[in-house]
Parts: sequence; structure tokens; C-alpha cells
Amino acid sequence: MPAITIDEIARLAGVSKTTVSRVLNNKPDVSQQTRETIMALIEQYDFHPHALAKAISLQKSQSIGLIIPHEAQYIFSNPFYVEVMRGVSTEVDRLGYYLLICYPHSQNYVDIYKQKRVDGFIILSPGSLHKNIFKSLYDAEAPFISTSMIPDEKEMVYVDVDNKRGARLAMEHLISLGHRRIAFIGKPRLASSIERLNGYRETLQEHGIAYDDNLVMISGDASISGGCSAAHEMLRRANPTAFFLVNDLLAMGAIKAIQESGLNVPRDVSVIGFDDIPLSECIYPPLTTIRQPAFEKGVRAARLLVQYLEKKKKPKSQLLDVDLVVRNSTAAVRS
Amino acid sequence: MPAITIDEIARLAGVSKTTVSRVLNNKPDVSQQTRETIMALIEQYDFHPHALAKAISLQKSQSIGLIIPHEAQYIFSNPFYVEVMRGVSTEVDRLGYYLLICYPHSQNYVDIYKQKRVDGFIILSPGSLHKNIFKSLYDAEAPFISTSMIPDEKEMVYVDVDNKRGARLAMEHLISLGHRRIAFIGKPRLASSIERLNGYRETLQEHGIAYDDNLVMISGDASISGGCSAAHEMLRRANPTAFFLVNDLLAMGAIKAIQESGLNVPRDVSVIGFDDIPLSECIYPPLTTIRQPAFEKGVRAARLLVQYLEKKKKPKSQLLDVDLVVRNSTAAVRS
DNA sequence: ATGAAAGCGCTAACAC
DNA sequence: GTGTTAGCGCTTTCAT
Repeated sequence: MPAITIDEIARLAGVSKTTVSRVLNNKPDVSQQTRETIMALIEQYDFHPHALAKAISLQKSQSIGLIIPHEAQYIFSNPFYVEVMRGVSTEVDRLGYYLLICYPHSQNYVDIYKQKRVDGFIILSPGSLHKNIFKSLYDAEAPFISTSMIPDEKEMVYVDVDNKRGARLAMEHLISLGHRRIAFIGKPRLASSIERLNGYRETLQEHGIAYDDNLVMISGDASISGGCSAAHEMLRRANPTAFFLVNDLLAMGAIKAIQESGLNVPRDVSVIGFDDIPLSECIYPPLTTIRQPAFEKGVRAARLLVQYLEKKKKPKSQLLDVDLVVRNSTAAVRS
Repeated sequence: MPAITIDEIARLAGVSKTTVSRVLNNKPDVSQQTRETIMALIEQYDFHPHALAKAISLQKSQSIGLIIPHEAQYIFSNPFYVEVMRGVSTEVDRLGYYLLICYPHSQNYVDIYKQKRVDGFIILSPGSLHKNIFKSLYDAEAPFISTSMIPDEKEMVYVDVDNKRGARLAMEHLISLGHRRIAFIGKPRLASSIERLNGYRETLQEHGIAYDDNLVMISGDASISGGCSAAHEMLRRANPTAFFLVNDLLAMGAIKAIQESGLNVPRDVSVIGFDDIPLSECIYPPLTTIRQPAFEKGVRAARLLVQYLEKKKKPKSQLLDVDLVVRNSTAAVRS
């Protein structure tokens, strides 16, 4: 049987659909009597208003698109991003919206917006190489929030952490342990990585330690195995006493490489990561890292977007805190 | 400016919207001439048909709901489930559908269906304790595919692996290495876990090894730390020479517990997991496990659902392969 | 307090 | 080949 509609309910109640609509949306101007009759009917016939018909009438889909600008593989295999996604989806749900996953291929996200399938977007930690995405979003006048800050994108609303500060926290920690030959392994073209490199350089400089190009590497593959091979190469070419890696997965790879080289972490070489994914305290040795609130990042992004949509004006970007989490992968430099 | 509509395009082209609709949907019965004019106009005005209006007219939302019946935390923190989700979302996208994340709280998934927001569902690895979900889905006549088989749910279409066979593979491996005191650590009320326990028992029996209740445990917390504490307790109470755990996360926890007890894996105790998440080959020692095709599971589920929706008849359930992946966490029993 | 009617943007059966 | 018209299910303005 075709689902029952508002017209049917109206007919059964002997009223117009206007009145039913009023009841449906808890509007005033309906007698208690009528309201009850209608509610009973709604209950009885298990009537559910057609969401799309409602959306088309209200000109609001009540849906939000989550744009995954990177390779899905890359995003889904890093627990940090997955946790941000969880935050986004949980909060979007809580706020009474629906979340649509959007990949940049196939159906273009802008088309999805122009088709009115979503009211706005959250874009998951894009980098500078995604400027074309921002541009098309602006051109379409689509509201969106980014979960990473992008330099020179002054218009963009984002939720992020102070990456430079996080890096400084990491570096201060290592330097206070006596390390001076500190390797940095980053990711290509991501503002977060670049900011962390800046923090790395500044902290070195403040402590009078010369910056050495050989100690800096960019790994295209930001996974455990990427970290492992990068660290192997670094070990060979620059003999650092400590590693600072821009995420925990890379750090886990580095630990592996160091161990494979017959060295001990942290006795021979210290390792510090970034993110503090749950895994990091489970590995051996438990990883010292910079914690950033992944779930909260997603939650905030969702809230900001909904605020954007409902107040119809751009909210302010937000910066969340980072913390140093000391575990056992870092120790005083070997004398 | 409000987005341009089909009426506008029709007016500009001096034709009826029927004709424009024909062009939009690549239907016949339009002269080449007219078609080109209209297409030019569509291009020029960057016209995108309103997806919801279309959906309402076609009585098809072109969207699929992904139901996450468990705690989101539990699902998102296990790379296996995340990979299934990636498979689902990738294939759904490829097939020209949209994926909506549905949590069982707040807005009920059945309501989402009745509101016509989705055409059907994929339910992510539910267990027997989710029978009420299936029931409500059946009652609503909502098409859905499960990514796990549930005993006694004969009507249900699912994509799964042969869990019992996987368990037998694991057990044959351990037994062939000489182990006889093999601990089993499972999860509560999940068919997959129960089937694996059945495989465990049967294999023991076939090899004339007595089943010992003390060697079997169910861990409510199916994470690394859950595996760790369960294994600690198991070590204390039953002194097994090998562990079979129903997922890799638990197995990683077990390895940790064993190491914390001053024992060596695999020299003193062997450990085998299930799933083969990417992490498993990165830990120390690399984990021997039963591989199941997570991504493919998601892809198949998506395909099956779309087939279900488009042919309007229930497709057949599918069983995917499992394989034993031997790494370094298992070895011959110590004599 | 209630309803008639227009409007949201599209598709499709049927007529010409 | 093209248009007319009804229909999809809801909200809302404006009367009463």
C-alpha cells in the first residue's frame, strides 16, 4: 500500500491539510480538540510526512555533505580522521540533520549542492592543493566549514588546532631531554604539516640549534609503512637522536624502523608523534605525542555549520587546544 | 538569485518543460535542433535539476542509509568495520546513489525510511541482539542488506564470510603446531563470534582434544585493552600455550598482556587473530590471522542492495572467502 | 480557529 | 516531435 499522506489524514479528520500541517509542526491556532483528533489519526495510521516534499517546500534539505577531498583510503586508514568523522556524524545527527558522504569524483559536490541535496558542507581536513574545491564552493555560494585551516584562505571558516604550538610543545620536550639532532618527517602540502615544520624551525632557532636540511623529510605515504621507510632512510643519512613525526601512524612506522635497525626506543632514539590516536598508548613503547581533540574537532565543525545555516551568517573559526602527552617513546639523549 | 528551474529553461527555449525534461534525461522524441538549443541553455545558465523534486516525482530518493546498530565508538575504533564502511560508501557512490549515516537513536531509521529519505538500508554487522531492528525493518517493508549473517533470520539477505571455516583454519594451524591448550576469546552475542566458537569446538573435537570451559572467555570490550585484560586473566587461570581471538584488536591486546607477563610471543605463547586489519602486519610480532575481505564485503553489500532496489526482488546472500595469513605470532609449541 | 489556493520543481500519461 | 495537464506531498499566505 502506498504510504498515507497529509491529504488522507486531513480527509479522515474532516479538516484541511493546513490544519494537519499545523499540528505536525506544533504550530498554534488549532483547537485542543482538533489537535487531539489529528494526532490520534497520525498515530493510528502511522503517518510520516514525506521528508523530501517537506524539504522542497521549505527549501531546505536538512542534510549536510561531508566532503572527503583526499583518497578515501588515506582518510579511512588513519584513526585520527575516522575519529573526526565520528564527531561530525554524531553531532550532525544530534542536531537533527542528515549526513551525506561526498567523494570528489563521480557526482561533483557542487552539483550535489546545486541539486539542493545538501544545505552545506563540512570538508575534511583539506590542504592547499584543494584550493580549487574551495573556489568552486565559493562560486556556488555553498556554506561550508573546513576541519583545517588553510593559509591565505581568509574567507574560510575552519575548526583546527594551533599546529605550530603543537610542534613547539613537541620540540621543547625533546630539547629539554637534551636532543639536538632531531629529525622531522612531514606530509606534503598540508598546512598542518607546514605549520608544524615552522614550529620545528622556530623552536630550534630559539634554542640556538642550527637547522639542518638533512634532518627534514616529507613522506608522500603518511602511513605506518611510509613512516617506516622514511625513518630507515633518515637513520641512514642523518643519524638523529630523536624523531618528530607529524602524525602517530608515521611515528609508529619510525619506531618500527628504529627497532629493525637494532636500536632501542627510547634509549637510543626518541620518537614523538602527533594526534594521540587510541592506538598510541597500546604500542610498545607507548608513544609520546601531541594530543589533538579529534572527536571534538568534528563536533565543532558540525555545530559551526548548522549555526551558519540557521543564522545565515558566517560564524567565527575556532581553535582547539593541543597537549603534550608524555609516554615512553621519549627519553634523555644518550650521553 | 534563486536557482533557475526547468520552467525557466523551457520558457527561454520557447518549449514546454516536458521537452526540457526529455533532454535532461536523455529521452528520445526531441529533434536534434531543439535538443541542442536546450542543452546550450542548460549550460549557459548552469541549470541543475532539483534532486528532491525529481526524487519526489520518481518516488525514489536515490539514497541509501547505512545503519550503525552498535555504539558508534565501537564501530569507528575497529579498522575492520571502518574498512567495510569505506567499501560501502565507495560502491554506493560509484553506483550513483547517496549514502546517509543512520544511528539508531534520535531519528529512528524506520522513520527515515517512512519519510522516504532513503530507498533502503545496509546494516553494519548486526548481532542477534539487534533482532528488533530487523523486525521493524521488515514491518516497514524496507529493503535492507546485512553485512553479517544472523542465525534463524532466514529472510535476511546478507554478505558475510564463513566464520566457522575461518575458525577452523585458525585452529588447524595452531593444532598443527602442536598446541592443545588453546584459549578462545570472543565477543558477546555476535553470530560471527558464536560461529567461530563453534569452529573452535569442532576442530578440537576432531583432533581428540577435550573442550575446557576455563579456556573460553567472552570479552565485553572488544578493543586492544579489552583483549589485554582478558588475556591477563586467561593467563592467570588457565595457562594456555596459544590464543585464538575473534578479532585482531583483541589479539593485539593479548600480545601485549603476554609480553607484560614476561613471556615471549610466539616462543612461549602463540597468538592468532581474525580480520587481518592493516595494522596487524605492522605490530611486533606481526600477527598471524584469518583474513576476511573487509572492503569487498562493503562493496558487495552495496551492490546487492542496489540490485534489490532496482529489480525489486530479494537477491541471494553471498559468502566471501577467508584465508589463513601466517606471520610471526604463532610458532610450534614449546616442548 | 480553520481552509482555499498557490507554490515548491520535477516527471509522465496522453493527446495532437 | 511537442505540449497539456495532472500528480508527487508538503507549507504558507491570506481570507474568513
